[in-house]
Amino acid sequence: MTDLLWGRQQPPSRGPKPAMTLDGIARAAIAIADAEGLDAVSMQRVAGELPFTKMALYRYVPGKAELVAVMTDLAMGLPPEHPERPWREALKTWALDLYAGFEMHPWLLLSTVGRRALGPNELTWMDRGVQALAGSGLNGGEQLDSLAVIAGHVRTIAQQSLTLPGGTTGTTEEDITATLTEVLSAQAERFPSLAAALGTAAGSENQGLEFGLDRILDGIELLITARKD
Amino acid sequence: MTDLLWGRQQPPSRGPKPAMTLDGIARAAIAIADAEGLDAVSMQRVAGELPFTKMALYRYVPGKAELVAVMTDLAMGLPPEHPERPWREALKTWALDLYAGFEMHPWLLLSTVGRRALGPNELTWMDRGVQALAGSGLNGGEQLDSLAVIAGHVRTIAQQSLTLPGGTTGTTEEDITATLTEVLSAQAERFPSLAAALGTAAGSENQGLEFGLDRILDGIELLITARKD
DNA sequence: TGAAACTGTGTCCGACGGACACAGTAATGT
DNA sequence: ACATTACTGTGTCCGTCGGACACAGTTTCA
Repeated sequence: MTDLLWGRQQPPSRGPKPAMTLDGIARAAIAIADAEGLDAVSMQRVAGELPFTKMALYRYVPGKAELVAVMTDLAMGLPPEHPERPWREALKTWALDLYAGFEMHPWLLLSTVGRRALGPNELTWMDRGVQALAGSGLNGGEQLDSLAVIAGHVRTIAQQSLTLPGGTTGTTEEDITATLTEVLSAQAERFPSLAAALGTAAGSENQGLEFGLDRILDGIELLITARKD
Repeated sequence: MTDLLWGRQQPPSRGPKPAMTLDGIARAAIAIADAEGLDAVSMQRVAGELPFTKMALYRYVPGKAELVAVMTDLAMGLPPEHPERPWREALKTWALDLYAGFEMHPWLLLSTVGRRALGPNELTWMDRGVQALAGSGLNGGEQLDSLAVIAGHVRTIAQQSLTLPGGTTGTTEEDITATLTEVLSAQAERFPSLAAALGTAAGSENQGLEFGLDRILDGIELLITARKD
């Protein structure tokens, strides 16, 4: 698994030249996932996009889980380059870049659940994020934990606001808020605080991302300045 | 779907009495998921635990997705009761209670991805959380967004530290950190900040949960006190 | 010029979710 | 009382999935 993700495979000396590449397979799979969701990615379907049969893919990938891992790291890509900035701005743009990645490939929300092997691109994202906090005075664990909070928040908001195409869970946001307000109006006495909060909540456009980020960064800043003294 | 979750089904007048209950089915499914992971929950398997056939379940549940939804809300349960406390402590114990829920049923991390219909228990959790911020001076949207940040962080940490039984993604934490340190020692120059951070990171026991929570709550407190002036 | 190693293919399997028709059962209307 | 109606649980069947395996064709090395 790790070998696959990190491209550690010595090319064999004998035998016919491979007609496909792992990269090409993963790209085909990514195209399917982007268009129709991760559930639409089956070995048959991927092979169908390429002029090969299903079983030929297994010469490049041990199984579907590994294919998804390769897809994931490839789709994540490298984080965009930015000029050097103070840690807070750097972290904020890092988070917005990450959100843009989820926006481009919503199925990443599904393929990155649970503990899994990390690929080079994903590790580069982490490195870039930690880099922003390198001179902050926080120790390594605190830097990693801070980054986890931010990445987790980006995930949360992406999960709330993005529509996964084709997924069985693909409920429209209007649909879900519609049933929510319906239930809440019918049983307002059962969820009084929630009903009140939803009542005074304006049509919150994606301000949830910014709001949470600012809170988190405020909290981190508080710790950093406290450390500096 | 919503009808199922909220128990809105009028009992039919004619015909044989149902031999099962939706609740019983969901409990059997939860037991399987707890022991062997969510992937082990198939209609066949659930029916096998009960003295009935697979197709009999479809008299109670339209499909597997709905079964998972019912399982999810049931396993989430109601949030524990706590005496009234200031908002910050209330939110913190709310978060710890939520984490305990994920600990008890790790598959909830998988079954609660993406937008989906919310059940009564889950809504009660939300209500309880918002309740803590009711008198804080934040408006409804801010209360909901704050809660989302906290819940998202709990999810993130749970995802990092909990092992999903039976899952294909079930890699051990030691295993994953082992390959991580192996890769980082081999290519330290490629991920300098990350390598440095991991170097100075002590064996971070689940302090990630507390750390992030404190940062987030600090950030929220900052906003609240700023509002109060 | 074999022999060895590798590629792509075809066939087969078990498990999955689910459609559908069927027999049995309980309440209803006449 | 009895037929009708509505419901329950069952058995059979289908398409799709991931994947094991044997096989034929192709390239390279001894």
